[in-house]
Amino acid sequence: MNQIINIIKALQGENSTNEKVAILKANKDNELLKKILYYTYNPYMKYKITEKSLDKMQIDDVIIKGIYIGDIFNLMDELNKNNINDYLRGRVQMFLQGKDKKLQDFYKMMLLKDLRCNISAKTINKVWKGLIPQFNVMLASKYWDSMDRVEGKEFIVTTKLDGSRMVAWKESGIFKAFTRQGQEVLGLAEIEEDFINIPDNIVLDGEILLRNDNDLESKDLYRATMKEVRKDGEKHSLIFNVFDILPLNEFQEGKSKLSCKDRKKILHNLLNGKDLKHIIEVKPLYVGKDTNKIIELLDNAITNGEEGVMVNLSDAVYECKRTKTILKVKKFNEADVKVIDMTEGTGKNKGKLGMITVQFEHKGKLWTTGIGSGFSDNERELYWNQPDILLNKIVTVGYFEISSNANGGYGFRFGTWKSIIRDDKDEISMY
DNA sequence: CAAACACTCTGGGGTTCAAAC
DNA sequence: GTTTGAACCCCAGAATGTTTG
Repeated sequence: MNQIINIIKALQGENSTNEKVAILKANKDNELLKKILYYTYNPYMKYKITEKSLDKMQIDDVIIKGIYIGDIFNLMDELNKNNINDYLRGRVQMFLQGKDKKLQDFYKMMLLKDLRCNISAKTINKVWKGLIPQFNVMLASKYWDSMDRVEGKEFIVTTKLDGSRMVAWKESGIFKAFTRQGQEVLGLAEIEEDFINIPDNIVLDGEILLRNDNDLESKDLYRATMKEVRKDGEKHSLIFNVFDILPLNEFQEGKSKLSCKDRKKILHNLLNGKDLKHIIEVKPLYVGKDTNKIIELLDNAITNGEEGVMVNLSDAVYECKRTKTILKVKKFNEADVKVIDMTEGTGKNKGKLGMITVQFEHKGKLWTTGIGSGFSDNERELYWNQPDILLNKIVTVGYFEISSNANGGYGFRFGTWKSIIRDDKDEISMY
């Protein structure tokens, strides 16, 4: 185990990712290293331990009676298979106690699924192909950052739906559905029924949303959808809004052969005219080269209470990664809010600012929400060391929408720091 | 050599479920 | 019955090394 710790230390001390790969390659035959990386970085193995809960354990202060029989892998298997509880937390303490600090820290990092050496599944899989299971779907980039990508090219505009991403297919007649992160979605009998009409080994990619029986606004429908999607057991009234299609083998290889335009045509022909109750096609709103149409359709979408639109380049193939051949077009809002608190960050932000808590006004009342995204490293350091620069000041921040929660409260969804301190005013305002 | 890409890290609101209180 | 912790939906954005044109 000491040898492994030295290898990880070497990785920590190396900035170059090519060098990290070289270090791992030099140890390719080290089965223990391979096993440790597998247990640490496999996204489907969950140990339900966080830094906070580990800190609470205070290993050396509380001596637990008993000795853990087994190694770290036995412990991790035990945690992975069961729901976490105080008995299992006690088992973790039992395992860690008595071991020297170096070893304890290493085992803790394993349990936290992060060896803190800036590597992840992608880097590990460059050395051991397929060791860490990965699941990738095509992801869009932001239109505002890549507007030049569509100039002079033909594109297809569709509605952007605010629900939960899902890919689904049938293999040997068996229906399977997965979220964006590769979590299997169960309890979809209604959608499965419609798959009688879909041949085997064809992947449908889309967004599931609750059927909008109550004519909810987009953000309320999103919340209602999440309630249904995230609960166990049979899910009801979910509609699979499909926007893409490709053969299963091409999806698994990570790239389609056909262009977006051809795929949308095939999708239309497959779904059109069939009596489907829980699968619908996301239909093109516009096909052409006129970029003015994008803004026009975005405005329409916002007027209709929708999230925005997607711009798909007509000749682009499907790729299982983030790409600039699909662009999302959304409108963000800004507000002047008051900074009332600051919280220290974690990990590389320890000793620096993590987030600010701000006060905003909504429906005639004051609410608070956290803003943690958008700060540069320098800002995090400066504001943490000199809090008076921000505390009690009015700042302009961005957000997508005001979200409501089950307790009747409100917050900012996708709130971001914009580096704007309003020294000219001391009033909160939304605009 | 600059620009684009790839990869990793950290931050948010909100929901469910199970365990703890 | 209520609160808390963990996982996972939705993400945004910064930083930095690597590859491309």
